[in-house]
Amino acid sequence: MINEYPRVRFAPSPTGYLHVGGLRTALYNYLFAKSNDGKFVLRIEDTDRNRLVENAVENLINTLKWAGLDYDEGPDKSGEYGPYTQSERLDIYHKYAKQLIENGKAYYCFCSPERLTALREEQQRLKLPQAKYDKHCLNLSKSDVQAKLASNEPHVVRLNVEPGERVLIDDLIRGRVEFEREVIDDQVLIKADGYPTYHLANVVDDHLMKITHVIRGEEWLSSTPKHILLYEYLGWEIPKFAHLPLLLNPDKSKLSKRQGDVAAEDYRDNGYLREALLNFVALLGWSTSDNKEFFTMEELIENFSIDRVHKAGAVFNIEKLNWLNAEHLRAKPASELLAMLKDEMKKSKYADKSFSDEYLLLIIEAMRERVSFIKEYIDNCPYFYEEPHSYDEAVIAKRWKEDSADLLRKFLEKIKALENPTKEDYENSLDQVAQENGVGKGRLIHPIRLVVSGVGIGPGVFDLLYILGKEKVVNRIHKALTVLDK
RNA sequence: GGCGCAUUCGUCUAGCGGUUUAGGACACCGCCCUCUCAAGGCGGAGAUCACGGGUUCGAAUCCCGUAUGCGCUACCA
Repeated sequence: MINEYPRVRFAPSPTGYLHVGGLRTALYNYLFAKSNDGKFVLRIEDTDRNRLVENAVENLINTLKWAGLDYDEGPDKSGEYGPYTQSERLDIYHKYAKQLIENGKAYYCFCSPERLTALREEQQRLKLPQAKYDKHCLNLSKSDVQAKLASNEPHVVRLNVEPGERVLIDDLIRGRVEFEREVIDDQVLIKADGYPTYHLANVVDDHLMKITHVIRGEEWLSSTPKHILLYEYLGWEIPKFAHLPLLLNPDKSKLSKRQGDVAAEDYRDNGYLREALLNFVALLGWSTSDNKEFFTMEELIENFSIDRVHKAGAVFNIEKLNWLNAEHLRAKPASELLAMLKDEMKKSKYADKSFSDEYLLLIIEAMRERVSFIKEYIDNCPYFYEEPHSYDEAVIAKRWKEDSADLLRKFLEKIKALENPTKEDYENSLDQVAQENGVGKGRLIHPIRLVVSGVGIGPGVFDLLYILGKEKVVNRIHKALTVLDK
């Protein structure tokens, strides 16, 4: 190991949003760092200027912050190994490219894109085992190269893969993976526009930034031999690798936009809690031996271990996410829920109305076990915020009997006499009416719920009445009697 | 096509040669609780451990092959 303490990095390219797969990669890196007293670095891989997206970096950073994946070093933080944005490190990559060229481990290539395409097509037509660059420019004489360079001919720098032993990867998750050197292409290291490719930049930066463990998606496994060669050619120590399984669509293809939300921001905007998303995504490819599934961030840090990461891809199953969201939501203290509800309120159709904290807190306690998302504290119980506009027909059919109106009137009389009725007062009143009329309590309970809420579901009816308060209850019963008592 | 990785209930997974009639979770179904809906409790259905060969007294677990899926195969990351 290069350092006593591990250093890991999350190195996304700024494509505009944070993919949930990226979120999980970031999380695993973060957990690995935190659980090993290591450092977590954020590095922006923006070497493809054709895919630059406005505000992508800012958005990425915001989302990471929202998720709570705080990094020790990064573009907007100080650190010994900066800058942490690759487009600001161009001279560094050129320095090492030059070194590689001098040592014969890389070479200038002046082939046109047309020639490369033709070459590839030719290879395909001949059904050659594998398509590779033909090292055409490696055979250029020194003076030829100098002349072309001097006349500013467009060129790239390629890795010079020489025959040799198999390249071995000892992956922390997959164990040993071997590649024949013959299958490794002379990868472009520096593009014609002077920017490095991922392969060069990633190796140079990981080394210079003293990264000890490269934890990344499985899509990188196939190009890891190129990276290992680069480390060898540069004479650098090779970091440990851990290639994470992919996140999949329900049809097992790689998680993509077409089949649902892939941006972490989408989940945030749809009301998912960071705790739930992180917990869920952590479980996609990792588990503990005791099958524990509900984790706080602290517990994740405490329990995480890279060697308990799976090898196979995992389908992103939204139903389990929903369940975890409900679990995390219920685990929150009322004060926090209150703040969230007030926030949500501002975005709802009740934005203009104002409710006291006391009132909202009562709703929170009553609805706690009945919601999975914060917005459901509004959507699932509109009757706390406004009078019912209608009465559920199915509930009327089932619960509204011939004597309902009459019983309601009697209940109304009883509670009108009450002063600041408590939950128990309502219950006593109802008991009395039921007894006096020789009917079961249900005969009162269901119609009452119906007329004060408009629906047949919700908190206990006495909670409902108490929360709404006598005035609203009386008014709503009155109103309902004019509508339903025909 | 080549190279690589993977393969346990619908899904996420436990399992690391015998304690397994393969365990848990989500979803689903039923029962209990109960004024409704939830939550909670209990139970059910759901996996010939992809398939075929080995190795072994014994394999979901080790080895080999096949199949399937996925990834890479760019001057994208």
